[in-house]
Amino acid sequence: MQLWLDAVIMAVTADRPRVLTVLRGADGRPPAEALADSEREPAAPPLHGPLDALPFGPLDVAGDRTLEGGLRRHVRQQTGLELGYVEQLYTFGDALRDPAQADGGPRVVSAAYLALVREERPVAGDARWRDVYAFLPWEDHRVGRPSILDERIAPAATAWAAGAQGVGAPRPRDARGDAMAEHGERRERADIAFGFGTARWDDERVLARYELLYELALVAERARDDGAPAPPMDPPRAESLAEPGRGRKDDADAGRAMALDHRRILATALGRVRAKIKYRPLVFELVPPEFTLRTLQHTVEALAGMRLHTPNFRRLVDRGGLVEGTGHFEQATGGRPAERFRFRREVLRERRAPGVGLPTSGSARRPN
Amino acid sequence: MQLWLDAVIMAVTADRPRVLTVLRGADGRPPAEALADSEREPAAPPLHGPLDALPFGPLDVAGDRTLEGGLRRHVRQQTGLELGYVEQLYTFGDALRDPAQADGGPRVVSAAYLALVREERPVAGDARWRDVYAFLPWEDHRVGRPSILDERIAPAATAWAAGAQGVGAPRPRDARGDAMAEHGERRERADIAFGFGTARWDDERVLARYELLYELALVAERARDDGAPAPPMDPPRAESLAEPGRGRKDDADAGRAMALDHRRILATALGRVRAKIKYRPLVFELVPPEFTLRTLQHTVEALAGMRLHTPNFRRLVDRGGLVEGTGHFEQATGGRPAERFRFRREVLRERRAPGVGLPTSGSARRPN
DNA sequence: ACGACTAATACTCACATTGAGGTTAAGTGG
DNA sequence: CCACTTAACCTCAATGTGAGTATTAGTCGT
Repeated sequence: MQLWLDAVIMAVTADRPRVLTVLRGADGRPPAEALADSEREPAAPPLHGPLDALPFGPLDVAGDRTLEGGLRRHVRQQTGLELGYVEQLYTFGDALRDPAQADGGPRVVSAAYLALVREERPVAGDARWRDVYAFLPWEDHRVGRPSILDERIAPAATAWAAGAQGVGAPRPRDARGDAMAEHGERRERADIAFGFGTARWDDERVLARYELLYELALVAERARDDGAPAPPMDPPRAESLAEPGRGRKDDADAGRAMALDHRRILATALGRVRAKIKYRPLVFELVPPEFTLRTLQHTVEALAGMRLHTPNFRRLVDRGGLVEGTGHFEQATGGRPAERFRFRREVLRERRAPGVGLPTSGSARRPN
Repeated sequence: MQLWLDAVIMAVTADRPRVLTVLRGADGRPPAEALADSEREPAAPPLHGPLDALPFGPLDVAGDRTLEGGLRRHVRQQTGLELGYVEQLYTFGDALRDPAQADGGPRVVSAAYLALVREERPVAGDARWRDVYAFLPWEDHRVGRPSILDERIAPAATAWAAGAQGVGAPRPRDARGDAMAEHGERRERADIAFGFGTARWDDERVLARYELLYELALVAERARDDGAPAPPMDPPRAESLAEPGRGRKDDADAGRAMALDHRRILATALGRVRAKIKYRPLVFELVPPEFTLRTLQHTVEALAGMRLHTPNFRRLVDRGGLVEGTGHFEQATGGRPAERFRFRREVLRERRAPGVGLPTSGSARRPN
């Protein structure tokens, strides 16, 4: 058995959440020629070719005293980055995660970690920063609800719910109407995950959404894992990241694929960040030591994928004791100069859950 | 490398949080004679002898398709229990966790899981239910702040903070006064963990408190791991559980030890439960399908280790849509009959964080 | 210099939530 | 039938939250 250590390294740059990736084959193996191939034929549908992967590597049972230490080592070696804030995310151990295992390869279990940094230098090797929402485009609601939700996902979910047979373990219920119950459960699950019907969009259910899309076969990984020839969606365009992307255009597809189950891990990480930012002062790992409230708000908004009411955000963070003014002012780019603030470490003693609470009702996105 | 699967199986019975344990040596090895020994000499200080351990076992890389499946299998085999609600807790991989590893044994990583059940039959083999607060007595504040906090822990913490040298990694600060800064950090850490000084008691910081007690050498595991001869505390009394325990008497010692690092895992589990109960309807895994609001409240109080304001709890849970009346009534034991309620599953669709929120300020324990 | 524009900050207000207290209702046991 | 016990209900003040509006202090263009 082998233990792999996977790193989801996130930053927020220019109001976009970013993740550090390396290039790997779909099976996770590092083909030396991967980089070169990718540069030569960027238009080839990258289903099995070089894909974005999270930095990862095996635990060195002799050398690594701690799992986190081993993770830092791998990240250092693969990307040249020295991590600061790191926390454990989840340990993935399903036998079917890795196609190679089906061929009798060794059993692999992955311990995934989340790290928050500030984006720096165009890091070493084949490491590069990617927009998180290139992989999870349905998660960004800052300029409105992405059209893919109602145009492509909703119909697919409806068909999936309607097509429910009495398959799977029937619940201990009345024998009559098992299919109906199954139908209702599927409908309910989709509604809750994506905020269809009367249900509200919950920014934290990132993993539930990805898993449902996998089940609906709307993400490329599903086709790949099934060994199917073509994905039931537009192949992710190799350089959609480079284009600024006008409005909701990028939503047309179900996001860029990643190697192995790394996109699922990324979804887990985003969900964790969105949840934890509300009760722990995580944001401050992502902004410089001194920052304007605008920067802070935009950073939170980038992660949450929704916009906030500015005066309320200020009240929360300032009156709530999370930050204090420094007396220094930003030279404005076209408006009143903003004061720079710093994190008040003392808040950890005073407040129980010192986070930047997003609207609890979930509906309180800023009218836009 | 070997992956172990550890199970923290919790229940709440007679208003006491319980955990399912098996008997093992301090090194985790299952001595066949452990049970017999324990029965014969219950007074022997159980530092290396048979100790309470969490049910655990290795992942079967060939047979277990999922980690959770492997866990359920081990629990079934060792305790005869079929688990319901299960979630992953944390993966522990430090090289020094297991004394055996120091002797060149194989590297062991443990994936710990939390399961919530209703306590049943006096389960199979050497499995038995134990009070959680026998291991973590400083966590139960239902009948007041445990005296051990201010009588034994506070002085030890003060000495520890005062004795801070400039050891450890000095922070990037002014060179002058590193020892002072270190002192302040230790003081701050202890204050926040235990609610000393102006800091408030935070029920969720269970792990932080256990780790600090380990550092203060107030728990027996520390002495054991150091290879020291005697623990700097009263040896845990073997049958303190059997005694009803009058008032705060049990707080005199720093709790019963467990095998390996299982007490740390238990602390992690309790912290997780306390946090999650506030935003997920976990409690309902611990009570029968129909229950009185009194039972529900006592169950929450048992886990949180603090008492709640009854009318407010009722308002939260009833008006908040978490439960609905059944029209059935409990035959009273000496008072007005209470209606039995059931969990309203629909709440998952309606509310974003359907938990039984404890007082957010933390100070709102019921005046007692 | 001045007015349009932009961004930062301040103020207001209705409403929901929360912590804490008291009051009434419906049983049991002497 | 009266004392006691527990359930269920109601009230109230304080605080927090969502949302809208106003003022301040700069930049930029003419």
